[in-house]
Amino acid sequence: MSTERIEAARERLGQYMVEQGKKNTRQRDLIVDVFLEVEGHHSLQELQVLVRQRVGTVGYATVYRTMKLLMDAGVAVERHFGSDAARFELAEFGTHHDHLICEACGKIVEFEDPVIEERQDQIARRHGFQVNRHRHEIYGLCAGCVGNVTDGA
Amino acid sequence: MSTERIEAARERLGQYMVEQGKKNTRQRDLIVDVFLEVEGHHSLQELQVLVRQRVGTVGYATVYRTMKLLMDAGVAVERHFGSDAARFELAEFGTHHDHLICEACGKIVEFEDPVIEERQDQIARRHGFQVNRHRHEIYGLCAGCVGNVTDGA
DNA sequence: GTGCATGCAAACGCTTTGCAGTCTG
DNA sequence: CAGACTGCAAAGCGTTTGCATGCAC
Repeated sequence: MSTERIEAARERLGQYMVEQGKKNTRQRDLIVDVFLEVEGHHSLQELQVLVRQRVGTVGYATVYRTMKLLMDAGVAVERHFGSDAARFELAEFGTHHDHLICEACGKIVEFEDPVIEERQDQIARRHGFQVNRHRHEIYGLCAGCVGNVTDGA
Repeated sequence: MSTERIEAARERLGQYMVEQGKKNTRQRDLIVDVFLEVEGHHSLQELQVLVRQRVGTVGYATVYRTMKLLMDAGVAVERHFGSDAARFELAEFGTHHDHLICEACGKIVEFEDPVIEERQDQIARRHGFQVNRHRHEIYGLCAGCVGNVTDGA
């Protein structure tokens, strides 16, 4: 994860905390650190486990509320792949990307494509839509799983 | 909704029913009829309401299991927009489409674009992925809502 | 008749919240 | 100190399922 993105996130969060009169607590700081430092797209469960690897005591509700806070601050984004639990990732500052998801091993690769973005805008325009956001996910098998998937396993 | 698509769906379902030794019941037939005839993307709740407008007695579980059956038969597809309840739509036979969703009025417009499809395949290939399926949703405001959205309302 | 289908109600899994106690600023 | 924050436990909500009864074939 690029350090600049993390720094940008911390900065934005810091501002938000001040503006909203939020407080820094041991748990909150910890969850934020873990979220920012661990790459990927993690569920609340996973985040809680990761946090607990560092200290022993953080409630699920606190993780939940902290991620909500991060979303309000515009630092985190919630995603739903399949019908699993929500996953969180660092918000995009200016940039944008979509996802390739391996249905066998769960691997998630990010991609972005200006051609598709452009094309989308055209389509929306043609239908009189004003685009706010979009979501584009490609599901399949990653290179490592293509050959050796017994499905059942 | 084009009659051919409905017919194709009925045919496929019929075959599946026979193959699997499934039975036709009053409720099941009714749910299937409603699902096939009512356009759009409906939730189980909505489908149950629609069915009950025709007769008085169909349990939620039956709607649930019937839609599951339709999915197994390859006649229905489940979709999740936002974090709402699942919505069902008639499966695509050969074709494929994606969605434009109005965040103000809930209107859903279907679209398809070969350029995007092609581009997707390229991207997947580049990452060593074998594509199974994808999902592409564009959220925004439809023509009717662009001007007069008070947001709060 | 046999066996799938139905409907109710309860179980589930994730998400969200009330509340009493704790801690930050 | 006041007001936020935490953790637990319980409530919500949509989704699934067990079971006794009913119906299609």
